[in-house]
Amino acid sequence: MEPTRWLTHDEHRLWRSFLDATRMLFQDLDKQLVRDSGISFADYEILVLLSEAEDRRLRMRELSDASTTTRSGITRAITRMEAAGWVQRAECESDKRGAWAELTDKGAATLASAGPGHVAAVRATMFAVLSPDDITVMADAFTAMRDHIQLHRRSG
Amino acid sequence: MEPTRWLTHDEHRLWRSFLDATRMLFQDLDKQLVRDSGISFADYEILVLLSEAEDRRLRMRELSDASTTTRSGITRAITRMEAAGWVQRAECESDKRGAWAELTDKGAATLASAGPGHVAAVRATMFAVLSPDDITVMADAFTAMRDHIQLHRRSG
DNA sequence: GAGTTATAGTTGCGTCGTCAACTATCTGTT
DNA sequence: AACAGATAGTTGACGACGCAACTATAACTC
Repeated sequence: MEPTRWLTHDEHRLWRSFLDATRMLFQDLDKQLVRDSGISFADYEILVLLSEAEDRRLRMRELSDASTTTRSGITRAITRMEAAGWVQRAECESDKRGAWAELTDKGAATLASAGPGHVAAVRATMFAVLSPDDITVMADAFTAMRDHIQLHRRSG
Repeated sequence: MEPTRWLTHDEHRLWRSFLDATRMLFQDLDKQLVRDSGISFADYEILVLLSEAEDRRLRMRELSDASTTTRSGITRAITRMEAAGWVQRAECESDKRGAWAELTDKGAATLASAGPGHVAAVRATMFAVLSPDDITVMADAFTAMRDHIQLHRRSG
């Protein structure tokens, strides 16, 4: 058993500010979307994924992988969003177990109307304080983190 | 109405990787704590705050501010943790409305036993891929973000 | 010092998300 | 072809958290 390596001063400074800033950021983005467009941040992201997909549709499984939530979470989210008229389920011909989630015109319209306000909020809260160099460094860092965590998950 | 400034390539790269990495990171840290020490990430953070406080106690309000959750969330968390024996409520002499949340010896012991595994997980998932320069840049960036968001919240 | 306003903490209600179990279907092995 | 094991999606039970409403106390104003 190695002795514990506690965080250095700078590591601790990063860790605390990262936790605080991230939570506040997500809270504020969610509130902005709900207030201005009646849609949660989580649902907004699902609409984005669908809008970028071929034929504006994805399998439930693909959605859960891409959105970092569980399959059951996606089931419930799509059920909600189907009730709102933003998406619809469609039978999957090639795999009878499966189901497509398709973006509807209404969902696309909702996304289009929510987009500008959301991007403005992202700019106002996050990018307003970042230099171009910061953005490059952090994009590399978080890409590496994502890949690292994903790799680590498979093995252990 | 300004035309919407969508994200540049690098901004988008940062935004996506930040969202994905952050979610996976929090999920993995929570699972590690629950699995190895029977405590959630959220509760762990409350124990940390209490352990660092004078006399190992904080007002409910201070806890909710410091942990970026609502007062009602803190009420419920402290109730749970009181049942687990990690904290106890104490009457506040100087403000009859108020209540202290105090860390118990058992809570301190739980924190001490969970700490090393948690720090190791934080190192393994986050700091493993960051250079010292990355850490400095990102600590400055997130500190600025936190301050910026906090300022922005007050004004409306 | 009486009355208004603000603040501390709790609670009811609703929503969201996870886990574990389940059904239906697909895939690989013999 | 038949069966064992994986995979897709759903559901029930449960826990966590936010909002809004409520009580009690404090702080401010006249």
